Amino acid sequence: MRIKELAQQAYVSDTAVRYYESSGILPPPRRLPNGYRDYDQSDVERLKLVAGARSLDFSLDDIAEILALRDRREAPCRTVLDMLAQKADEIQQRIIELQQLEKQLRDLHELGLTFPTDDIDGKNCVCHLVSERAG
Amino acid sequence: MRIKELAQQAYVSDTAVRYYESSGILPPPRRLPNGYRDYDQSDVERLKLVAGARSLDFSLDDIAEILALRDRREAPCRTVLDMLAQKADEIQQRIIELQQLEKQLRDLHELGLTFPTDDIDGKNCVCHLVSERAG
DNA sequence: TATAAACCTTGAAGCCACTTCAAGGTCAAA
DNA sequence: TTTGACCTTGAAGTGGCTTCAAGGTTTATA
Repeated sequence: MRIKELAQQAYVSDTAVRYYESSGILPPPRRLPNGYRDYDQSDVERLKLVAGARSLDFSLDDIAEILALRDRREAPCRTVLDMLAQKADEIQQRIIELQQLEKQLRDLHELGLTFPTDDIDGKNCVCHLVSERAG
Repeated sequence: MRIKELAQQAYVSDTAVRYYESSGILPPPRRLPNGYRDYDQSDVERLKLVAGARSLDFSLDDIAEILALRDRREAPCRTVLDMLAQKADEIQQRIIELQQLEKQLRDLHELGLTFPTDDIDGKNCVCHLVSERAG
């Protein structure tokens, strides 16, 4: 199959497939006589793993590590399990940070509403609150 | 004052200050006879506003918009208030997405634990779960 | 006085995971 | 025969910086 059909089976763009090849995540495929890339079912499986892992926010480096194990005929399951747990912890931490940020934004908005909105340079202004967040 | 002192007063790096200048957020400063950049208190105020807004995750484009109002002697407070509310909503939405992602990661991890960890290509493997997340 | 240490300058490249653009070549249907 | 959908490559753009390379300047110390 050609690149577009491969890409559609994994729900990614064909430019992304070319990018994965250029970054070494996908091997250079066979070519048809006219120079078009020619893929088979094993390429679909590999790309689906890449797409599934990317949709879980794994980096291409992480994915390369998983694929390298498989390519050496070592089962990557244990590594993948560890990565899932670690990524979940990272996301959890990121959520906490964003919750704090959201609270700061809402607090600033609420406080800002109590100030006049025609102060340009003075301290009597929501902009000044933003400036003085230093630390 | 020179660039490092300016940067320290706003808790940013001096390379970031140069970057802000190159992107038009900060105007080109006066120069000392030896060519070093020379800043004053108004530069500190401007940079603090930039740093405060960046710490709230505003883009440099957003910040440029705020500064453009101020530079035209129009009070940016109303715009800033609107941006605060909108940014808070964006963060809230992002938190929801990350919570869904975290749940998917934890669910996959839990389910993956029930599979053997020595399957390389077959369907009896957490990797296969990752591959089949398509959609 | 030599020299090291701390500061400053510029321009270019690197980061991440792509997308977009430019400038073509290939192939099937109407 | 021409339109349109597909394919190719290489380069540049995205955001907000940091890092690197290769210097010049100034202050403190030995």
